[in-house]
Amino acid sequence: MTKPATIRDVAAAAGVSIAVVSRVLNDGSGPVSAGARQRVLQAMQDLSYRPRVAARELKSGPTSTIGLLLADVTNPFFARLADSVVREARSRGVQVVLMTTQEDPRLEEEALATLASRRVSGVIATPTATNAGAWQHLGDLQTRVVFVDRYLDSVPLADVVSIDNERSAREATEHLLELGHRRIGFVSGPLSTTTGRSRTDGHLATLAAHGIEPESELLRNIPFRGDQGADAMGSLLERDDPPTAIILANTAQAVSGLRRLRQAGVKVPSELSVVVFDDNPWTELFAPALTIMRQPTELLAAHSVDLALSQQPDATAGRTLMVEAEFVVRSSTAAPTAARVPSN
Amino acid sequence: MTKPATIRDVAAAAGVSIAVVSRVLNDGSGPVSAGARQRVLQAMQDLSYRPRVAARELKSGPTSTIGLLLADVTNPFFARLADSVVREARSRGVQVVLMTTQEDPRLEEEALATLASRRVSGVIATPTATNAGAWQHLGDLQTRVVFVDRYLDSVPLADVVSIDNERSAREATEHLLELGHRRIGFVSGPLSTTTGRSRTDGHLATLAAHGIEPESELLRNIPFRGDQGADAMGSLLERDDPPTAIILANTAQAVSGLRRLRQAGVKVPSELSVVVFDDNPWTELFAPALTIMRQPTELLAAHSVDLALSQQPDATAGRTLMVEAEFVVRSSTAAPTAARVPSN
DNA sequence: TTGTAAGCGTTATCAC
DNA sequence: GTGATAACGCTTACAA
Repeated sequence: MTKPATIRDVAAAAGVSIAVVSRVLNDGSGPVSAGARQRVLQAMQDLSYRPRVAARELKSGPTSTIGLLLADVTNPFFARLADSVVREARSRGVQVVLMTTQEDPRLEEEALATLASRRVSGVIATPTATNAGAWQHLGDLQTRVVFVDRYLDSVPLADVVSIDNERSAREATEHLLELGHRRIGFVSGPLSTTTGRSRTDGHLATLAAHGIEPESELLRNIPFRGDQGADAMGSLLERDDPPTAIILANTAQAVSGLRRLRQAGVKVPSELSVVVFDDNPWTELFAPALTIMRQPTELLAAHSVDLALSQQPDATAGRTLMVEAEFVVRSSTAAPTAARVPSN
Repeated sequence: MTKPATIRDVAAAAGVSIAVVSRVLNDGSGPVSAGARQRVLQAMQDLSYRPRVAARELKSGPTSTIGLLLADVTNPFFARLADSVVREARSRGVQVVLMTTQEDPRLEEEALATLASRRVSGVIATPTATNAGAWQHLGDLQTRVVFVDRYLDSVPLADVVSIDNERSAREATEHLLELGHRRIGFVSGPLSTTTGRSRTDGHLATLAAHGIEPESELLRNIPFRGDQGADAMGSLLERDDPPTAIILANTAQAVSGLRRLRQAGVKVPSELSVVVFDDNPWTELFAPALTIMRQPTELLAAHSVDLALSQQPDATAGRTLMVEAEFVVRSSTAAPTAARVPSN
């Protein structure tokens, strides 16, 4: 009803100057007598005074806010990441502005402009496009840029936090090879993303190392969002020589892919082994429980927040932090059955 | 590298006064000659100038920012809500500050204080506790408070957007009664939440209306977060007289509850019918596909943002908006089999 | 220990 | 059309 109290109102009520109030506000910033402090505190109570962030920010430059620019909160992996980032940030008294891009370069560019005008101290992002100019501008504004999960080679000033995707793909592929699989379907994200590329590289390298001729027809690069997992799965199954195992990049791809599998009546793992690059609570619920690659979300978040908040004098080159993913073997992978072994 | 350009730098570069720059910035706010506008625009480009939100906010009071205070982003329902809210807000040029409370009253109180100091124009929240004072203070600051999904009776100034939980529970219960079930387990959220209460009320009222004596031992009020669904499920199954059907409030409860079901080797729906209050992509993947109550997230979000942004002169009493939930019958519900029909 | 006063980057109100 | 100039609420030298 009444308009918000300002620092002046508090000062008046406490019978001191605004400088004193400011000092008790920013605790260590100067001497205040016990009595004055008491009266100020009391006045703040009475007037239910709350300092305005905007005013504070105006003076003291960069704020204790970080931007979190995610491709898709609906993706459980990103949701968990968001949860962890928000928690981690909160524990350091930092706020998080969440924005989503839906994998749309235009939205991303817009979001970056807004973040720039906010003068956030750092941005944690899963980049979608090479908005090189925008990222650069952010850097010029002294905003730390941290890429998490994926990154852009064209933006060297950014820090990177991620799992070793190439190695993870290798691990998954090796697991299947050891079980005896020779034709492995690989559904990755777009090759325009580092995740898509690294995993594909790791996969192909592993095949090569085991003397297996990679068949490019077994590779599917589809968007992370959406239902294309079903089509990818379908086209893979319809081959004369269908794969005996498959690796899926994503929860969304897994859900739509598995749905197609079910429609086709394909049995897992007897007819097809399945590995998914993403863990979820329900993943165990699926029959059979899925073999998955688990990313340490908490850790990714902690490091990202760390970097986003860190001052870095020489901001021309970013740092790279790799954390370990955990491969969890459950029941969706097994040796290929004779029935599906190639006839050649 | 160089420090961010201010409005003054732009003015200098364009050879005009800051007033002119300000006018081209806020398009309609005054006359500017075409020539001047051109030069200013050019200068802004060259200096890659970005107006500072903080300064703007300082002047013009409430900002175009809303707070989104969720209990748990990890809950897919809330994640979808967040996604929709962010999208909806973006389409109106409004930013979203996301905060999570983890159902912890203390965290919630903290978050509310921060939001107050931010002078956000509105807050959309799934309240956890009766931080009545904090909510009131927010209202005093002219911040619209919108409760979504759940609400607090003790905060009358807030708007409410939600499904009709009582009716939804009724619908679910009636479905099961029609199939012939008589002993229905009901796992709800805490009775301290309106969702928990309304659904329980709806359920019990429906039983009563059908002349069925409600057994309070079939009711379980457990937290929305965490794994207590498993215990609830377990204790229900261990009864001499176990229910033939069960209603679960939540994805988290469903996941842990269903896991327990699987461990116990209970067959769905032949031995137990299951209804879940929440839809998810994987819900169809579960064998058998789950019968669910689907909340219209998009709509909830759209209305919430609407209200959060709306000016309301008489802010003493909030508005209430109910949207319709959709009950989707799939394969996890069926008539109870003779084998489990009570022997009495 | 306290108070005064000069900004911080914008917007908006005036005179010109 | 344009340009001074006074706010906005706060922090921070610097003086007292």
